[in-house]
Amino acid sequence: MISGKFAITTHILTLLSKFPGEFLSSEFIASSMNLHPVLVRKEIANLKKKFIVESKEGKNGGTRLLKSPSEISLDDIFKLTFDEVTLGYSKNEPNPKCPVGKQMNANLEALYKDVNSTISKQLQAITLEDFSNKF
Amino acid sequence: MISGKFAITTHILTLLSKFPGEFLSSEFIASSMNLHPVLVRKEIANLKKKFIVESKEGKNGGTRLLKSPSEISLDDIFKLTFDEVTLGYSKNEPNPKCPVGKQMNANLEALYKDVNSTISKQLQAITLEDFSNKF
DNA sequence: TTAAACTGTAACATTTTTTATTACTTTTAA
DNA sequence: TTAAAAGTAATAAAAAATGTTACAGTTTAA
Repeated sequence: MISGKFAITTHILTLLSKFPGEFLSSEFIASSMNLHPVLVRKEIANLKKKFIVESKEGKNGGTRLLKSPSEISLDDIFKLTFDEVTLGYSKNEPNPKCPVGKQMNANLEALYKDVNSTISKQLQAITLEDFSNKF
Repeated sequence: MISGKFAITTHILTLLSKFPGEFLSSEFIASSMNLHPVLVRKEIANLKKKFIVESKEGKNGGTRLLKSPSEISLDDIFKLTFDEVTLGYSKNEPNPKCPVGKQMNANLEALYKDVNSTISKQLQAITLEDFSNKF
């Protein structure tokens, strides 16, 4: 899964930051984005691995933030949910006999690596606090 | 189609820039990237609309550049083949009754717009000539 | 003047990726 | 001890991307 994860995770974290300290259920979160609660839990599982949120099982359970929204950057979310931004690769292995073909992927990779560092720098400057203040 | 287009188009243009003035067939180009010639022709159709290449039908036909590789930037190719880079949207319409949900897409769009201008600036600085000199 | 080598393109098929659902186990509060 | 929650694996469905076929049109050159 690539598409969707960043948006879903950002949505989850924005909601959590709007209810500081409270445990929100996956059902409640899912209803805000009109999504199946299981998908929300999958993204939450990812956030838990990185100690960004904690969950409580059982009745009145749910999930809440472990860090302050000012300490989480959009780049953190990006790195958590995206391998990298690419402008794509041609799906098949290029022809190794062609001097252009055999180097194309390496050259595209280098380009995309640069693009990703730029995006990271830009996203580092935006905190979850900044983002959720827009709501 | 989103993924693949940028890579395929860049591959096509790199090959064309390596054979200045020559008409290359879609079959030849396709074999460099191990792709079906019809897919190559589809991308070439896109390049023709923007007067970046011209094609000649019939025997000994093919495609060649209409502009110098120094006059084509990777941003031109990006704009030609990509709507925009996004980090994704949650697939369903968010809940309009939720203050966070109802504004999420607008806020993500604004963020992605900024990200795209940054990428464009970066790609503007790289010409097709620069890129194909790496091969 | 016709055969061969091309492009152009629409329609369709296949494959891959993403998203959604089901089903079931475990945990906790009241 | 029941209801409300999380956790998760397996599967299903939908969407997107990629590939193929088929055939019409064009050009060159023997």
